[in-house]
Amino acid sequence: MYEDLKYWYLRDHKLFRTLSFGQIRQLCIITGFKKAQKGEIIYFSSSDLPRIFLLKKGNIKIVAVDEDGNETIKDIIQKGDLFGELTLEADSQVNEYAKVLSDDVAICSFLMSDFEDLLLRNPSLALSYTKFVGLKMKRIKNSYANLISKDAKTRLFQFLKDWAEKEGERVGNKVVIENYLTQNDIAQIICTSRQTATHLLNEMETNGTIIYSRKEIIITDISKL
Amino acid sequence: MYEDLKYWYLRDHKLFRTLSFGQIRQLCIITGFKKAQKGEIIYFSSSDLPRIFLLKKGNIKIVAVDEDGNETIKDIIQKGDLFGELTLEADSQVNEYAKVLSDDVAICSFLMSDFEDLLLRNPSLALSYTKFVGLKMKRIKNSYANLISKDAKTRLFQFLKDWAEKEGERVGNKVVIENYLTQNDIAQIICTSRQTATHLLNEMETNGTIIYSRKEIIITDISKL
DNA sequence: CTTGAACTGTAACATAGCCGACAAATCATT
DNA sequence: AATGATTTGTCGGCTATGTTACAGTTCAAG
Repeated sequence: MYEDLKYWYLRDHKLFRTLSFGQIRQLCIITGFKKAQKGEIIYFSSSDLPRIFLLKKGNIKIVAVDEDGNETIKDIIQKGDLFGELTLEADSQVNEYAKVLSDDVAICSFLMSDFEDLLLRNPSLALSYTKFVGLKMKRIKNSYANLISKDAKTRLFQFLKDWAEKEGERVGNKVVIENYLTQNDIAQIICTSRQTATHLLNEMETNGTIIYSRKEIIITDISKL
Repeated sequence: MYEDLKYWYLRDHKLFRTLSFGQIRQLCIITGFKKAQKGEIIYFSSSDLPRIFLLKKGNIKIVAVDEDGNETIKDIIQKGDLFGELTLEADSQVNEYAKVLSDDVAICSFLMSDFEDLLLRNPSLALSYTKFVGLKMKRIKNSYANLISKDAKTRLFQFLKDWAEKEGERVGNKVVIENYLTQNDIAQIICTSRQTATHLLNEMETNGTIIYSRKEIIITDISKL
């Protein structure tokens, strides 16, 4: 029964939808399954064996630590997203960990080597996966291009717009986003100091562009953003 | 004979080394082959049919133009590199062109759709290709991380170091790089203004760190960089 | 050898946003 | 309800870097 659960968890993902029960089963044999609570830190890079992870529930942030000890938020992972060694190339030098943002999360994982075998046997999956990685690359390129050429304000706007689109609940022109990020998180994501982020958010609040609280963010008129 | 030439051009690339003559021939049927001179501009995105390009000789820069008309250097492509729609997903919105930097270049290209077919028939190639795209992604991530967290000086140092490693000719601790970039190019690559780049380069010259000319850059002691 | 275009050098000025410092507000735990 | 930890708000000063502006150099083409 537990096996079946994992099976469905994987099957859920659009990438794996075309696979047969047997094929997923094969992946699942060494599949890990894990739950965690808010605030918990999950180390996944440089773990025993390189793995690919699938977030089934909740959201987490991927934090990278550089030589000087500075922490940057690399990514926010949502329910349904894959993360880990997506490039299929173990990379010992990067130091990353995941921190749970939502109340609780469910994560399943499988070994990179098993996944590779599967790709070798499934050319069409391999192609989809390549496109998937490519898409991820494009997104990263885009967001970085933003970071570099725009100022903090524009970056915050863009971030809010993206967030609203991905997760917001839209009511007319109003969008309500469940806010599981601190202002510091937001600052790190848009690559600015906490103070600047705070300042900008307050400015938007007095402008009436948003209504901000620790629980939720309401964008009063998304079309004007 | 011309067909054979193209065959070898492709075969040269590490990605294609495992393919049979027939398989490459298949790609080559619609392969384009092109030569161009210094300064020429080659439009490749949003061309008739999406293609993947392979630079066989010389070097080019990929320049992106955003809504406001600002130009950014996205990438410097060297002999042997692939470029174009590497993600296998045509993308009409990006406006990019390539400009020839070296005296002359040779480029060959093939249709994305043909390449996809080949990947479907060659799982191991698909896997290599995925890793290849992944590597590219990692590089991009790295360089962007640099752009964001380091100041202009550090970025210039890093850029020179990378350049030296990729193309420099090393003699003891001295590295000689053939300089096909203008200071403006360098500025764009490390995302700073031309003036700042000029200033920093001159500073390095007076320090004795480098000897700069339009033809070549000599790093007097790479180990100190 | 000339001439115009493309590069490179330099300086003064403006400013976005970082940093340090601290206070106020909110949340979680006993 | 009390206390400590985390998060948010606010304020100047400071610095790196962009901008504007112009002059000097180098290069290629006639």
